[in-house]
Amino acid sequence: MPPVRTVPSRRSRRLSTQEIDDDDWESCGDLLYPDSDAEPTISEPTSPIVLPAATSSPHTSSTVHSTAGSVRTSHARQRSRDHIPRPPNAFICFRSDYCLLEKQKSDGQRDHRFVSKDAAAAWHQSSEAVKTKYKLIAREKKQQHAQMYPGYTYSPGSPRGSGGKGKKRKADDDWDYEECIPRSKPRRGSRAVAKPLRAAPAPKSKRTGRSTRKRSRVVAAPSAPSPDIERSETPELSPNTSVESPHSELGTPVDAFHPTFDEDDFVPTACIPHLNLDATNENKDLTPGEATLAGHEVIYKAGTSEETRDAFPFFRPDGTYYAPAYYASASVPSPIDSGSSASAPSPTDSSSSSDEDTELMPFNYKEVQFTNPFAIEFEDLIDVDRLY
DNA sequence: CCGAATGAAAA
DNA sequence: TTTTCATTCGG
Repeated sequence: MPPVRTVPSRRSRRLSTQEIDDDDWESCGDLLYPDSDAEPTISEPTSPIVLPAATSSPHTSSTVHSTAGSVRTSHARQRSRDHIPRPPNAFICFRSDYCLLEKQKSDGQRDHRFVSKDAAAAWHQSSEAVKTKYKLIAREKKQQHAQMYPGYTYSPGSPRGSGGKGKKRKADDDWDYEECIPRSKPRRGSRAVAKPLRAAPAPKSKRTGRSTRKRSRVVAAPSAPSPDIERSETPELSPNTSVESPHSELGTPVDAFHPTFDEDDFVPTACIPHLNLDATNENKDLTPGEATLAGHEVIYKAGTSEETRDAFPFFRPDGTYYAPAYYASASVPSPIDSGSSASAPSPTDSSSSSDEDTELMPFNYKEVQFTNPFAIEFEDLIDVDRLY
């Protein structure tokens, strides 16, 4: 593999699927998500895309990428051949999962502008646990990216060609706290404001200077090691070949929120679960940065499935990291730090002969509960007697 | 190519 | 503070 380097390019036409060679695809590794499949329609049983093991979302898996036959759709933004994409942030990861799951459940193709809106609503409604999960996933992606492209520096193109007239980004304060749903938040200038999505194509014109935009590129990575090395060290997920939903019960966006409400629905306040804000978190001081569950203890409802439990990362009081199955198999390094060797062995080693909570209950966690509010009956949620 | 979202990173 | 771009795919 040649020294990693990207070149600004003109995007005069889009690549057809055949124009992407395998090397191209390989170079992206699992940092690009396969744009579904070549066929314009529905997902397929015969897709070459390897879905992650049942217990993992695509983002927790270290090897979710296409096999040789995979192609990206023509909808992929055209970039220069060696363009290195940015690592996805937490929301993008979340959205991808959301998208994937949604596609799974409904064959109808959705306008992704709506998908984005729904995903954002789900994101805002998500528990801190879920958000934390995706933050960790994003962090892992970022680390992989750094290893794969040492020396990479994000260098966004100049604002809209040249002249000032860049897109203004609205302050992110337009939030409907009453209803807990995001208002339309035009972030890229007035053009996007309240434009009816189905409306006739607005006069497009303008933006002819767009093609001259600069692309991100790597700033000189003279001795970039072959990414393949690193990737080969990443263990495949265990041969759990069951082909169910790649998503855990709670760790996924769709399960948490999508099925419950329609597109334009908002979540009634009454349906928002009560968080136990009084719960103490003994580990609080030991979970630096974002790698915390936001000060909330995560407690399981009795009978919570193993999958759900595994969706969370935990920290021991001594600061060691308890990697749930997902993260362990995805070889996610301890978010706590890198120096300390001690990533504690996963308690899941106990082979879980029983499904008792106590078997897998992470260490000193009191029994509190934070479950996917929409996955169970609301009455079940407030089983106070059981909790305290 | 645009847009719809949020967030990281750079200018 | 403001801008791009990461993902996704119908329009």
